[in-house]
Amino acid sequence: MSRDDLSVASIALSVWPNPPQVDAGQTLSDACTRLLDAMSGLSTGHSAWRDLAALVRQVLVTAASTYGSSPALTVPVSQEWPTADQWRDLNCVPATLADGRLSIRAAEWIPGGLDESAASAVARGEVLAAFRDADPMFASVRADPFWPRAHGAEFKTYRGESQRQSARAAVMSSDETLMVALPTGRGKTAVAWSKTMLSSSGVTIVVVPTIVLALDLERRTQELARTANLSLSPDNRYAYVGSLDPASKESLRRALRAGTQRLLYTSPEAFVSGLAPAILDCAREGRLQQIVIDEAHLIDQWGTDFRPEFQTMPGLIDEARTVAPVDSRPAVLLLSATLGQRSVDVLDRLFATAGSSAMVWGMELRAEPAVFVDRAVDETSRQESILRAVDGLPKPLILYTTRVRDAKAWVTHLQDAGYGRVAGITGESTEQERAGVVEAVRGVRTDGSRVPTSVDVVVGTSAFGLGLDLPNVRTVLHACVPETIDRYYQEVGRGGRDGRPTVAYLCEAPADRELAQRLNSAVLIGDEKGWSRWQDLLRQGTNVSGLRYRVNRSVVPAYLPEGFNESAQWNVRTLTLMAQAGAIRFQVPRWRDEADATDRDGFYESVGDLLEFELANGQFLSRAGWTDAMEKLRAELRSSQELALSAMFEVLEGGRCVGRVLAGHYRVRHGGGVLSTTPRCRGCPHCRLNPEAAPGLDVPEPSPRLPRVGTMADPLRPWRGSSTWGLVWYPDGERYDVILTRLAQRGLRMFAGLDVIEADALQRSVPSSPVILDDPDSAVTLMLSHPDPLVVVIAGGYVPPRLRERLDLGLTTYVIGPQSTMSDVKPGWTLADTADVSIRASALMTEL
DNA sequence: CCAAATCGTATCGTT
Repeated sequence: MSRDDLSVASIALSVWPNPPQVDAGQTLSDACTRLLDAMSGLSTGHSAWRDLAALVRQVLVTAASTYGSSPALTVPVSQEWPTADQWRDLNCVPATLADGRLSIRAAEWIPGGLDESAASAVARGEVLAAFRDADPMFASVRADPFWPRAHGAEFKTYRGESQRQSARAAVMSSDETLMVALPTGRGKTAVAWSKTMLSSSGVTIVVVPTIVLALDLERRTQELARTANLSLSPDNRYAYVGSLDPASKESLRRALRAGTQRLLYTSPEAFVSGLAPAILDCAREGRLQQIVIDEAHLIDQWGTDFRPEFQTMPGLIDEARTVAPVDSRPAVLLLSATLGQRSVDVLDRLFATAGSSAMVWGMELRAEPAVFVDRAVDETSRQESILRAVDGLPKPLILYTTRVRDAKAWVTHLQDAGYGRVAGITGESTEQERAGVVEAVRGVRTDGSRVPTSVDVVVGTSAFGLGLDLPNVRTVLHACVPETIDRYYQEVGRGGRDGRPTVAYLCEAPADRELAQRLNSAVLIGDEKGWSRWQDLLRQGTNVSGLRYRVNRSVVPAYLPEGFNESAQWNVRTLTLMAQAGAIRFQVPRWRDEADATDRDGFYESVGDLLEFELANGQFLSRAGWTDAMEKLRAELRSSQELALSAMFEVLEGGRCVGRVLAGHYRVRHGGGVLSTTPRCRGCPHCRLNPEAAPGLDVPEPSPRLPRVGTMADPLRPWRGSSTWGLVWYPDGERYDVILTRLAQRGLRMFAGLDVIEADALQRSVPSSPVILDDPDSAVTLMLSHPDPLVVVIAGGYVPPRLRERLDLGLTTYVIGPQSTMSDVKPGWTLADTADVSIRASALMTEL
């Protein structure tokens, strides 16, 4: 990669305040673009001296890091520009030239300061790497034939093994719940879209946690529909959000019922309320193909206390499954990049149809961050350390705090220090402010057009995160201690979406751990109040039938004044806790003419206030049974929260590699087995001191197994009889593509032994059923693991490796080969002679 | 005194 940074920057600096001429052919690093934007922002007051000093240094260090040179830049001397002392303050070495201008060289700086130790030398390299201007190489895996069929010819590869297995499982699953742990940047949106793209009918509803995400996905889907010339929505609208006008909502609901709305993005709240009747109608007609829940870890993390609708969704999903025709029940896909033990348990408990859900575990730790941890003796010295880090580390940079007021204070503090290209985002920020900040950091509008960047540093609370599309964040700072390691890892992971190295620096101050502790101890309803709410709900509700109850969420307990708005929240929270405890299972209120005096329309008008559930057993009707179950759940919740906090403290102490701490935290028991996460670390305090024990980055990619999902057709079962495999033979020299097409038409999906051209031709012959092409040489070959029917072609003398092992394992297999194929176990005999069952292809064709 | 976000409908004040 060759960049024109230094020559362009040098000219721009010499002609300033006039704008430089930049040729269209010149390529610039992000740092250099920011510097040019900051220079033109000087006159308008959008940038200040410290922005310039930090960016000039970033351009210099980037050049040094990328090309190994030690360049200098000559900068103007004027009121707006830094003085020689200020340059020195920002880790630069100024030299006065004959004409009075300054020549600037960059000095090195790392968090915690440089010394002569080996650890310091390692840290230098890690920090320098975050400045480097070079694109990383992603491991890629050959795509299955259905992948380019679904997404376009350019989709020739998967982004790694985890995407391969996720994509396969998602298209194969039918009426069950499938959990997918897929790391950020592995294309989970494409995984969610596959079913829609392969078929010509059927609705997919995607539940996302924020409006911004819904709108962003809507924009991407409109783009997709336009470029691929697809009809996915009658009105070209895809986001069902509260702010929409009633007419548009009505029109989306109508399209959903008619099945012409192929994709729809919405929130959990709209899913279970405004959209619920339309969703059920859609399912009843057999048109609801798939329900996707994105960021599924939030079902646990947000659903438990402040957005209970995340946890009432299973009720509607159950109902949709029940009313749908048996052969067209919706598949449920739960997606997340960070699933811990508690999230997996909660998802299983609430969403699994039987026991535990199918899982594709592609959990992989981020390779980008080098972690630094620091402890300040007081607030003042922390301010100093964080300011140094903002000065010395590459931009764009995010500075996280826990409290809203600290975030605001930091914006002011940085502005006072001489930064202009700073913005703050907290929960109080409006949608427009958030979108504006993302645009100002990226320099790209939502429509894709280019604007000058005007922000390098964003100060935020955890509100600055979900769904923001910033690929090139280079540094993440924490001036706080997050209350769980999950939050810390999520926030660190906001950096390096482009796959390039980043620096994560946390500096704690004395009061931080106490604050983390307070936030960590979740507010759960106590025995006394919980029991009395439960009693009020039951008393004022109705027993619909058997153990099934219908209650009104806005029931107000006797001890509160009427109209207390949070009351409904507490009622729902009490019920979600009970659902997690296994005490109840949510259902969708159903209109029954025999039970309701109200008319159907009237019923659905008030349905938003009603909650219906089935009591798991009668013991929860007694105070003792109720208290026991809730106490157990509270203890479970508390202990998982405490684990997440103590893992955070472990990171602060530096006694163990951060990658190992994270790998331990994301090691999960599920379905009778253990899903592990491989430790990975680009750098952390412990590894710098103990390099011999560092896990490093050179670890194999995770190799998730394709779970058994969907009801795989087995059209040849009657012909095979009791044996698990059979041979389909054809006379030597004859074509076998016809029999493959027929098998695919009859529902077989997994094939091995074909070359890519044959496999693509097969896919073209069955456009809407997915064709999966096994790679018998890979570690995750279906040969040795997958029990569902696999079609293996042996032709032209090529026998895929491990075929015999598969047959010996007794896994269902159809071997297709020429008549003269010799047996691999009985010398002198043909395979047809030794097979338990064999049939001539042309004979089979007439039977199928 | 400590973070995070959504929806839908009712209510109130003014012309």
